Amino acid sequence: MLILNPQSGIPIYRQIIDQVKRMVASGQLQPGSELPSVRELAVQHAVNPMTISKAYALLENEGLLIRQRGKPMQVAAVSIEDSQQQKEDLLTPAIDNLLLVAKQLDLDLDELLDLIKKQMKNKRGS
Amino acid sequence: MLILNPQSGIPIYRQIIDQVKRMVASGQLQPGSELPSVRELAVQHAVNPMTISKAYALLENEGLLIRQRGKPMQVAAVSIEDSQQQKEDLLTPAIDNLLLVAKQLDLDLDELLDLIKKQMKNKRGS
Amino acid sequence: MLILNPQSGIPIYRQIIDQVKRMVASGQLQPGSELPSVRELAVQHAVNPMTISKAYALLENEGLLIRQRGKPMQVAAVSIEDSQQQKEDLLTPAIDNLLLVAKQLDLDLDELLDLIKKQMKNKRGS
Amino acid sequence: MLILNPQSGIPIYRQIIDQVKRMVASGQLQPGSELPSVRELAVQHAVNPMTISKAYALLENEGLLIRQRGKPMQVAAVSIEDSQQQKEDLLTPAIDNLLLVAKQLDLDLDELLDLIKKQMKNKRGS
DNA sequence: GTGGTCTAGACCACA
DNA sequence: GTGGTCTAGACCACA
Repeated sequence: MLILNPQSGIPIYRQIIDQVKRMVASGQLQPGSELPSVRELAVQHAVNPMTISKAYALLENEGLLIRQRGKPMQVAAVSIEDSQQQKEDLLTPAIDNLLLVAKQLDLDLDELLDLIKKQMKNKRGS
Repeated sequence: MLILNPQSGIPIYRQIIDQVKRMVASGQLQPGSELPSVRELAVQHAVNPMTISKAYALLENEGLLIRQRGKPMQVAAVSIEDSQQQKEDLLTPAIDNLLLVAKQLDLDLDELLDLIKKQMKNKRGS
Repeated sequence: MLILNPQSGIPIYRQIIDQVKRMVASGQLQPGSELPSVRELAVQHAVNPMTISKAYALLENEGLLIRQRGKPMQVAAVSIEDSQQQKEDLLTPAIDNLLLVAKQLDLDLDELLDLIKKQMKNKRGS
Repeated sequence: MLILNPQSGIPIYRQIIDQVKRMVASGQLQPGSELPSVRELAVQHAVNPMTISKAYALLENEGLLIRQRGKPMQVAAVSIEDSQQQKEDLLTPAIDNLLLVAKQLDLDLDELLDLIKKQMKNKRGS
């Protein structure tokens, strides 16, 4: 469900938060649906439970998740609506980053698009 | 010359390293050309000189930059050649990241391409 | 474990790097074994933690040490093998230096060997 | 006359000072004999004249050299006598360093002596 | 507890 | 002017 990269330099708890937000925005995580337990995720990703717990706590703090004693974390009912605008806002930073990298590599935009398409095909295959 | 984002979670010295590598790979920084001084960059980006210095030291360690006492840092003569392959290798992680984000947002690839193109146009205008 | 001399003119972090390399080459530091913590070494040698940290970072960069968040530094599994050649390579600069000094002092080689042996005995006693 | 290594980490002016001291101690530089001019040495070793000048100034300060307007630097008449003790004192640090390195490489003293002798032969040949 | 990043700032070596 | 080394110390991520 989550894809964590400990080498990326981005704190693991940040990676978790970002990914949960995206899945809620996209409707892959529906309001009311339950999240994996801290322990389960911790084992799955070979990460300290406290790291998962911290991410959950911060998401709860933002109102995206709800914690009820003894129950799994749930996606909040009042969560972010699945609007197109929402998605774009969450996507924009990644595009910006890509365009910056491309610019610094002095890549043509057409060239860039070709490379993106090429990589898309590779992924689809795998 | 460099675009640094202290909020991104990625260490500043890492951002510097990545960007210098890209500019060398693209030929925007030619072998033998001099880099801005540690102090200059530090003032320009409101960052501590040692942070810049650390990035420079690591780039020297990797053989990409050459240091001569009392002189500005130089791009190494034996630096990475400006091959297409090189560029692709440096671009791939950014594309991967974008595709991951798009997937987690459950975005259609065509949709994604449209958003990228849209954002490209905005940038060009600005 | 380490012998640091702040007066020698050689940067402290360099001294640390050199000595760790030697101990790995000689098998005194086995792959997988843990190194003293940054803070421990810093206190022990009355040196700033960042100086130790810098040495560790460079050794990690060279692949000799492995860092895992929250855990002590470890000697890399793929570390330098304990070959005789290795040792000689690490010893050569020190011998070269000694021979240069001896030559500039216009010392006979036999005289030099005598002095070395004399000093060896002193050390053994102490 | 001098052998300078800019990569060694030891300040160049220090290397100059050490070597002049040795040559005076060994009698290779006799009291009253003249030293090469700052400019000459600077060109010869591709080093900034100020670096040479600084070394000379410090040696003058210690009473080892004498500066007279318009004349080359001279070895002081009152300079260090060419005693055996003198030489040993100047040699000791280099031996100490070698023994430390050998110890950290876990080398047998006999092994060490063999390696020193081996390297002596190489040098003699070259 | 572990190491990492960063700042502020002193002082050094060298051109 | 250039970069380098080091200290003192704050705060972060993670086990």
